[in-house]
Amino acid sequence: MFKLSRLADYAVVTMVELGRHVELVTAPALAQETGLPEPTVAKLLKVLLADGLLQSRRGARGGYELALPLKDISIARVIAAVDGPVMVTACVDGGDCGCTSGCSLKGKWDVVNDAIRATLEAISLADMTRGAPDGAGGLSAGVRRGPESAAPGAAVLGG
Amino acid sequence: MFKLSRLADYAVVTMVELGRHVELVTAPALAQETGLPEPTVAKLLKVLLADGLLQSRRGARGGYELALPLKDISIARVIAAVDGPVMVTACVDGGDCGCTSGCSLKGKWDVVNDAIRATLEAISLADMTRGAPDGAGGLSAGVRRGPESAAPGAAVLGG
DNA sequence: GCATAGAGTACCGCTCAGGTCCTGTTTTCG
DNA sequence: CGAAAACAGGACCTGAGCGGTACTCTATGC
Repeated sequence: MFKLSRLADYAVVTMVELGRHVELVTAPALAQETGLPEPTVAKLLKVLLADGLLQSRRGARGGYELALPLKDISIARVIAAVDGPVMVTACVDGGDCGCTSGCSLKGKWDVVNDAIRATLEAISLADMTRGAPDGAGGLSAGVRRGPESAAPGAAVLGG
Repeated sequence: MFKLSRLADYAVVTMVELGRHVELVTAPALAQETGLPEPTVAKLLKVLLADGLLQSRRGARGGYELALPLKDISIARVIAAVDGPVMVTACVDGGDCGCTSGCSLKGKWDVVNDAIRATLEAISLADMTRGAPDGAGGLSAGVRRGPESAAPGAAVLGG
C-alpha cells in the first residue's frame, strides 16, 4: 500500500521533538514527550546518530541533539536513515529484480523513483512543524500532471 | 523502505504487456510473456478487472484486454487497484495513528501524502514504456521547494 | 456435450518490520 | 576511586501481512 515504515514515521516525530530543545535530551525524556516506547526511541536515536543527523554525548548528563537545524533536514533524509534509500521497486538503480527475462520495464522505474525522491527532498522537517505553509494544497500544488504538456524546466515555483 | 509491493510492480508490467496486444490475451499467455508465475498473474488480472482497468470475456477464446489506453492509466491508479489507496502513514486522511497523545504531527502527513499521490498520478503507463517523457528530470521538475515563496494556486504546469 | 478459460474463495507459509532485552563503554559526580 | 547515569551495539523474538497456491464454479465456443 505504498506506505513508509512506522519507524520512519516515529523518526520524524522524534526529530521534530528534538528540534524543540536547545540542550541535550536523553532517550527516556524523548520517549516520554513523544509518547513512543522507550526502547524504540533509543534504537531510533542510534540509527539517526549513525547517519549523522544527530550528535550525542555519552555518560552522565549526556544526551542527543540535532546536528542540523530542522529546516535543513528533508523528509527524504530521515527516511533514508531509517529505512534505507528510497526505492520504489527492486529494479531501481541497477538492482536485481526477478523479472530479468521478459521485463521490459527495467530502468523505467527510475523515473518514478526520482520523482518520489525529489518530492520527499522538497519537504523539510520544519515544514512538518508548521503544517501546510500556504494552505493544505500549498506544497503539492507544484506537482501536476504534465508529462505531455510541460516543457522541460518549466518549474516556476522555487526561486 | 518505502517501496511499493511486488504485486503492484507486477501489475504495471502486466498492464504494459497487455497494452502491446490488440486482441484478447489469456492469463497463461500473459504469464509466459512476462515471465511471472501464472497463478499470480491470474490473481492480479482479477483485481485489475474488478477495479475497471480491464475488460474480460469468459469461456473458450476468452481473455483480457485493457479498458483504457495506456496513456490514460496512471501509475497511481494501478497501485491503488492492487495495494489500496496511497497512504504514507496511518495518520493520513483522518486515520488513527498510535501517537494520539504527544503526536504534534497529526494531519501534517497529508501534505506529504498529497505530494506523493500527485507525483504518481502524473506518470502514465505509456510513460513507462518509453521511459522518461522529457528527460530524466522532466517529471520531477515540477516539484520544488517553495513553501515560503510559493503563492497559493501558483501551479502553472497542468493546463 | 466437452474443452477452454475466467470468477470466486479459501488457505498457507515465509519474510521482515517492530519491539524487547542484555551487555559493554564512557562520562560525571560524590 | 567507585557508583550512577546514559549512550553503544548487538542478539533475539514475535506477529502481521505479503506473496503464492489450490480448489471449485460458471460461462462460452466448437
